[in-house]
Amino acid sequence: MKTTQNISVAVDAIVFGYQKDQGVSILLIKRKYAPFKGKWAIPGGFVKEKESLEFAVERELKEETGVKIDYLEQLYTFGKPNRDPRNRTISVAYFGIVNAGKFQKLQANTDAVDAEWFPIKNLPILAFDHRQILTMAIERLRNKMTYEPIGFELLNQRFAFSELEDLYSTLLDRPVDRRNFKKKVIKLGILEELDEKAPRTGAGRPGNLFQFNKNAYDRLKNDGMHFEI
Amino acid sequence: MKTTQNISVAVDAIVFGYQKDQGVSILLIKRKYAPFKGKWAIPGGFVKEKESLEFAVERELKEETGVKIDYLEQLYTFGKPNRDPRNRTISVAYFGIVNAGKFQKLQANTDAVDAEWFPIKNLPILAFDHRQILTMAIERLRNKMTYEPIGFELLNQRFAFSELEDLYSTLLDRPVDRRNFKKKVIKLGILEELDEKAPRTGAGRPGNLFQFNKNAYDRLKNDGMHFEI
DNA sequence: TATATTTGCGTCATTATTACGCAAATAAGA
DNA sequence: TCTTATTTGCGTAATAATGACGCAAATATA
Repeated sequence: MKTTQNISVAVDAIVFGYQKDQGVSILLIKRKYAPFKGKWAIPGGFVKEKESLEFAVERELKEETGVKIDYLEQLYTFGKPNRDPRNRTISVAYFGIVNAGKFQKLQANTDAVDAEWFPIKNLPILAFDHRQILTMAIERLRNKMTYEPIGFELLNQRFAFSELEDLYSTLLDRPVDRRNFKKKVIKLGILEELDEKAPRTGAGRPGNLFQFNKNAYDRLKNDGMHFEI
Repeated sequence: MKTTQNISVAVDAIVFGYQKDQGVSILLIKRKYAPFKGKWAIPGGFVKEKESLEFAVERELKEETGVKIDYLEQLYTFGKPNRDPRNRTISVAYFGIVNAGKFQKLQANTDAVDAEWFPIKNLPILAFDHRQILTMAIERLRNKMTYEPIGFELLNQRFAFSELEDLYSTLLDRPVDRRNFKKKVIKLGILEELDEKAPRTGAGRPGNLFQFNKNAYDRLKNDGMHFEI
């Protein structure tokens, strides 16, 4: 018993990236058309009738920014009656990550005059209710990285331990004791220590590269292991 | 730039209730119309153009079951292209709780021939992809009650400590040491012990009633306290 | 009055957490 | 070359949290 609706369905994607110098950044596009023409916005667009929500997200990201995502999960659905001045639109927001190796070159197309990475410490004014969406996404990232190993998605596949430490301390915004942090993470048993030194950046004793071992994590998780940082 | 869509937007509500003898139950309705006529389903329906998603949930619950909810939060949005055989429908699922005192009398109206509470240990076959939604909701309840005080929403405002213990041990499906559990919960500092004995049920030493102190919880949480059970 | 049941309060061993100390390996400057 | 600043690696010790369990007190029921 369908009543005649006139509600549009969109998807939006908050995509996180990380680099040691910039910190955590978010991918935004500059809107080409009204409303909010010229304002920065989260990439996204309307869902086509035959495609899944996830497919729509990846398609829009490709079209608007050329970026291919490494991790994707649903964030929240925003549906207030007046969030889009044109007509009623509900937007299913997704949460994505690209790893540091693919902090890719951006290419703008269809809906965007421009696409750019913005450090979360220095965000522009955003179109629609996108600021609210973004705030929720950052909150999700902060929380989730403490109880699931998604922090690794932000780094290169192989990383120096100090990068992991830096990621956690800056994002959680609290000092982390280097020695205790390492003991804790190593004891989880989900990292592999490689036989290769990390590329040097200035002074200091050289350290090995590490990589996340997803198989080990899945196995341990299955045995009731509890990831927490 | 809206492309012409033909997608319907619905909301569904997984509503949990609890009673010591039944365990945790979920509110379902028997469908009155095709598709899945006569099958059990999660209450819900199409969103009206001018109402918020939350309003739609409460309206549908009222219409279909007469139940008024004590706790409500968004669960997940289900949007696979063929989840509704009629036409493309995306459904924003919500997660609700009614407390034990209001394990209310049910009244069926509009869309439902009948509405009933089903213990989660004994669920019927469900319409659409509702089984999947329900599974996710139960998972959410299980997880969330370990790191946020939503378990109390399932009990009466004033409860015996053994009820809380029973709720956690049955829902988490693991034995809970009564003495350690109590020590842990009391130490959180979010319960008020009343000067009144709990109503007797059979033998055993009588114990006081307790109630959740939301103000204390908010205060402590603000000071960085970490709820975990 | 005896027995089963439930609550209340405790102890003790084990494990996790936190705060540090300090030496080794490097780059850069004197 | 020698010194200094920087970063890594490996540790110890005090404190806090967890988990396993003992046992008495207060009740209903047989």
